[in-house]
Amino acid sequence: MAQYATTKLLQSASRRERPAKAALSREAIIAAALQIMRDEGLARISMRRVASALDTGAASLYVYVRDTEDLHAQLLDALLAYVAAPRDGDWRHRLKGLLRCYVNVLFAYPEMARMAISTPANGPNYLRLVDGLRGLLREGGLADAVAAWAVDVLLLHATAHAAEHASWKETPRADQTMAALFASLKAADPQALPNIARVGDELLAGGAGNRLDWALDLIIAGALVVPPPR
Amino acid sequence: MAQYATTKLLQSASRRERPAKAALSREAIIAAALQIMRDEGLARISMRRVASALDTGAASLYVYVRDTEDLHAQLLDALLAYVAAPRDGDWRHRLKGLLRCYVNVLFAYPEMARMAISTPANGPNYLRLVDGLRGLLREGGLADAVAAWAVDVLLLHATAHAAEHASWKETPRADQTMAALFASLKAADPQALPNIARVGDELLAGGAGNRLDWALDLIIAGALVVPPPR
DNA sequence: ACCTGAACACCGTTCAAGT
DNA sequence: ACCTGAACACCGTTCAAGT
Repeated sequence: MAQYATTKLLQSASRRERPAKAALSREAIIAAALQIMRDEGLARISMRRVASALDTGAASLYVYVRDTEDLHAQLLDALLAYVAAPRDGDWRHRLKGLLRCYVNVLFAYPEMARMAISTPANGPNYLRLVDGLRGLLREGGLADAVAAWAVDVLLLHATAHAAEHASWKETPRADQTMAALFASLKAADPQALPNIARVGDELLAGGAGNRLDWALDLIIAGALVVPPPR
Repeated sequence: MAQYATTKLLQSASRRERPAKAALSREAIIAAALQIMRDEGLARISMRRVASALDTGAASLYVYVRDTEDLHAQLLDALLAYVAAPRDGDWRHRLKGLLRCYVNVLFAYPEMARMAISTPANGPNYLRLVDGLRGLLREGGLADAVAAWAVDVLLLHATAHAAEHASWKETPRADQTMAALFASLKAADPQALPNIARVGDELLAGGAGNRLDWALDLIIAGALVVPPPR
């Protein structure tokens, strides 16, 4: 009996790469999808692709996943498990650290950010993140209601920032696209586009990190000052 | 004026007829794509669908359009032709009016906003919009470089706001999803998520318009106060 | 309840061949 | 140069049938 169990254990260990036929489950599906995302990108995560990684047909997944959007949302929440705030420093430092960590996670899986904007998340890890952010803003002296609104703005900006820069990085033609934008700005007609022609390519100056930092400071400073409507 | 832009957009839509067999051209392709977007949604704008509306095969489009992403980008710029600032009022009023008009246009074609974040636009109408925004911020006393950065933050937020709320509105299951989020917030464990449990559903209070307005005020106020890095 | 194969109605992109 | 049909390699989702 024990012998058998050990053998089984060793077998399953050596089979670790890809179990010949694991039981289907929500967890197994998400694990397989994450693996595919790492190896081939979000674009390749399809019902069919995930199913084939699990040695089954796409139809079998519908017991655990409502549709493709649901699959993506569950994936996002799995990723958010790795988001955490720094332990030291004042509330502002920890707030920005938490947000930067969130952005970094999205950056690690670039195409995820795009989806995060339009698919309102409500998984446990997302709720934990929201709670953390609200708590830090409260520490900073904001009223609960204002903090709740400000967290929305901060998260929206962080997500959008990640979506924007992630795809600049990942898309095969990104260089060409950026070059085209660069050229458009340089070639701006001073008559028609005076404010672009005057500044030129200043738009593109400064690293992405600096700009995120500045934008977060903007929003935090604004939230401390601008009264909420009504 | 945002109202006006949207109305005009929809009017010019319904007037457009479908020629039995028009010559293929960039313009014809975009016109056909806009028509499909109005009738069936962005998700239905595929090379194949657009081609079939023009009585040809998908392969024929590749003379005028590099790929699907390029098609979408050209579409977005066509939409931005209808974005304009109010003529009266101080710079802040006109700035917010321009941004709200931009958001309304994206709202009229909800799925467009999502794409706008990750596909850096550089069409003529987009450049006009950027130039206008920079000019208004300059009028408000911002240095050119800061204005350029602030415009990026404002546009990114406006686009993300549109993408977020547009899909809440359009997705068939949006009600269920929102209800689920609502339930999650209400059911938050005060031990694990104190800051959510305390505030409850305050997150969802306030109309989308008010929140956009507040967020824009936040960013503008911040840009006037927070010094740019370096 | 869970799983499956097959079917339906779609995709983007490439390419040789035509005009 | 422009246009085309056909081909290749994919999609999401449903459903009757099995276990």
